[in-house]
Amino acid sequence: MSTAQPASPKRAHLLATARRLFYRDGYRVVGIDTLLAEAGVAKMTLYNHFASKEELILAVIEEQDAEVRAALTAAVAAAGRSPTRQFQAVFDWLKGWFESDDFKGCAFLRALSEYPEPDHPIHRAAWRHKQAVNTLLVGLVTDAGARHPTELADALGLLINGAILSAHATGSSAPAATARTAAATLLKHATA
Amino acid sequence: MSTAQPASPKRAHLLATARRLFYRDGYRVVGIDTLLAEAGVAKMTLYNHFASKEELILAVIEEQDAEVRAALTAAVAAAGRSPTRQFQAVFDWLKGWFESDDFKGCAFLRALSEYPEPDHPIHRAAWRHKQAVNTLLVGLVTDAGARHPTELADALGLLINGAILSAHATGSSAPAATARTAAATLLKHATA
DNA sequence: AAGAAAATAGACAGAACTGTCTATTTCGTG
DNA sequence: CACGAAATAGACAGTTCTGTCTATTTTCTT
Repeated sequence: MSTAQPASPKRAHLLATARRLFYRDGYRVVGIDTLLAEAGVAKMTLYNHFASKEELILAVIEEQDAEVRAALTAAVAAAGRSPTRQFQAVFDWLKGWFESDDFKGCAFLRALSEYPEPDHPIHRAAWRHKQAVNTLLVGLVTDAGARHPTELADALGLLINGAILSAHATGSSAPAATARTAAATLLKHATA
Repeated sequence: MSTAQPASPKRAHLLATARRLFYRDGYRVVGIDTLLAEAGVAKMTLYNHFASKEELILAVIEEQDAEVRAALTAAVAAAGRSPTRQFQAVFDWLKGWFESDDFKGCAFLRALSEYPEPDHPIHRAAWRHKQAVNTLLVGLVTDAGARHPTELADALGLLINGAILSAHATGSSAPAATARTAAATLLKHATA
């Protein structure tokens, strides 16, 4: 790995800082100057690594996409081979996320909202992540022997995204349990 | 009606224009000057009617809240007295909304994203709307004879909000059908 | 028709925004 | 040590942002 994104420590530090601030306050509201002051990095360093703020945001989203997918995959793998347990692992993971101190909603959903034009690169990148998670869900429900895997996975996606929204708005992790119960009902209905 | 919000035509026109632009492009990205140019109104007129941009946004949200609730209530009422039909009416209404030309996602969900701090007045106002819709759903599922009305209504809320997100991101009205099918399954399971 | 209320245009302040540029210093490696 | 690359501080341009102020004109009511 290397040609596309030379692994520079400054670059990594900028990405990490951008990620934290964008997640905490929003993509549009966080300015370049704020970000640079927080990171303790000069402006030209940023613009040597990223062509624009938009490219920085895209890099943040790509990084988060890879990380979230890895974490979710790991959580499922750690649950063993039983589809039922794997299922529960998804919602346990969700609950743990909701209860973490720095939970502030979903970075991808926020990107979709802040860049509402469907053709915007940021909008598209965020949606690609949601689609990747959906693909993961399709695999899961297929293993569980559900009758119409894509339909069920779509419904689970609705529940999960809805739960993230509610958890953020209420500051409670209860939506994880609501989603889990509803998902279990749907799964039972699709396998019985 | 009158003391709090004197019914002025200029004020109404400003509200309507603000609503359209905020919905199309976002609350933060639309500036006061843009809004004024679009409305053809002087700056001081705006600031005579609203103390700040934030208060304008709050007024927009309140107005939309009342309107959306009225539309949803009307759609349910027009479906007659059968709880099953009332249920379907909710998702039909959702589908119709998704298929309308100017569908750009949910103004309230976007407000929640653009103002992520839970204590922010705009965040709170948007969430109040979602809670009001939830209350409406509780009444619906209670009439339908579901066993745990609040739990079921919560799950339906997740499905609905998730569907709005997906419909916006994909530009398809299919999520309405996905949500409808899942909701029917959950309802059947809660009444059987 | 006269006086009060509302709306107008537009300048203005003060801050924040992205991105560019220059000149200097630090750093890593041969 | 020496050389080239990377990072630095900070000024700068040009735009945009919210909100204030003034002086003038329009509109409504009596």
